[in-house]
Amino acid sequence: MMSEIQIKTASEQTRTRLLEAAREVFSQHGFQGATVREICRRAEANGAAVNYYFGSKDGLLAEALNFAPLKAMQKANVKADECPRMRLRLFIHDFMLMLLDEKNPSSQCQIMARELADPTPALDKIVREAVQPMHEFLGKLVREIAGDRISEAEMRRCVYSIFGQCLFYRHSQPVLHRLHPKLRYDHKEIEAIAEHIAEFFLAGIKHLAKDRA
Amino acid sequence: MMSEIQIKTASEQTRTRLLEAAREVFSQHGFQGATVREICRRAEANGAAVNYYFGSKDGLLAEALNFAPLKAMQKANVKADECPRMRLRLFIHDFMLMLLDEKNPSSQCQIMARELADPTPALDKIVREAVQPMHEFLGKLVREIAGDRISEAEMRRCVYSIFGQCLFYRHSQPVLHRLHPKLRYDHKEIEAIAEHIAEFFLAGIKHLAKDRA
DNA sequence: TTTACTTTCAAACAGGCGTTTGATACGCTC
DNA sequence: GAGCGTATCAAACGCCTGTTTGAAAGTAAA
Repeated sequence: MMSEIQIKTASEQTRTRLLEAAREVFSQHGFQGATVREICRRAEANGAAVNYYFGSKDGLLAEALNFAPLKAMQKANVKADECPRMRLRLFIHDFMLMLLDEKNPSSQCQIMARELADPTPALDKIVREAVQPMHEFLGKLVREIAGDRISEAEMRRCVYSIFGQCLFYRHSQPVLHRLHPKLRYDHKEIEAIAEHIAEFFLAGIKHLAKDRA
Repeated sequence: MMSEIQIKTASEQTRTRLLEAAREVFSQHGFQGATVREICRRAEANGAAVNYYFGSKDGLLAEALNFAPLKAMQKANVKADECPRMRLRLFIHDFMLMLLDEKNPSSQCQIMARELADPTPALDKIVREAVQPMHEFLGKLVREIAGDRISEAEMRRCVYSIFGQCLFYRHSQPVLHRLHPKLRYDHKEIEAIAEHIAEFFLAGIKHLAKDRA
């Protein structure tokens, strides 16, 4: 072997640069809005590189997606071994960081959030491997908090309430920026948002469970 | 005059057909996803008709937008002369109907909801004439319920919580349909959703105001 | 150096897009 | 019916898109 294991060949470097550029551009402009030429330009690669390495723009998106950070988050949440309420707070906090923190390397989540709204060839994979498990995860957490005093449909709506509030801050960013141009999503602001959502939700579910008791 | 006031000329009919088709296609595919050719096909008009009547695709969107139903909703809400909590329920209910009910003629709201996520030449107008007033409207309502026990930032987040939960059902429709293919948004389901959001929210704001009292 | 293979490149391709054009048909006034 | 402004039409334009092509450059083993 010419190179040690950890040293990448020139080819592997190009591949990696393409994936990184793709994640940037996809999360900024969405799948449709992103162009192969822009991705190649940022990766300093030739315009044909995407098709050479990934077969197509669709293939590039499929490989650019990475569900590991989401799964790691869920794993860490279970491991935390806190009470269900505390774990819910933790989940919302970590999720908001993934969605809003620009310094966060897992922009994967931002790509996915973008694709939720309008279907992409990769949406089926996203739903199967990321959304569905996450809904089930949150569903269990809600059950642990509310017990069996709420119906299945109500539990689903509880999960939707959480995701809805969280995703709003990402989906509506263009609007929110027009309404409050000076507002920045630094860590302090993100934590305040996460706390608001968690507090709100816990109060709501308490109320709901009380009614049905 | 050849025609009575309420009888439209052939030209006006074409214009109207174009606007109706545009609202359909825009709300289904978004502004970017919609094509002028498809709109003309549905309106049974020539491909050049859009530019003839509206100058451009942008111009067509601008004229297709109609904020009247939203304003009428707010007006009716004030007129209802109910207690703030009841008015909030009413608002959420009406808003969800606009967002989800396919039979509802005001698909305008669905177009706007689509555009919130990724900027369009018309987004500035939408924010100025529809989103901003609605946020202010809801902000006042939240204040009436919570009093001055919550900060300005908290009030904003309360408004976001409502919009987030409502818009989720529209923005995430492609995903939700994959998770629960059999679920249909009939009037009964929409009312259940609206009630859930309202109950949840009122419990949350009660909790928040209590903390700060 | 020769050989075979991989990677890069500029250029072109095919298709869809919004838009423009110039001719044709229509509706109205005189 | 002549004349004129409006409305419709098929066709084409120019641009951008993802993708393909075939040659050139690079790489590594024999």
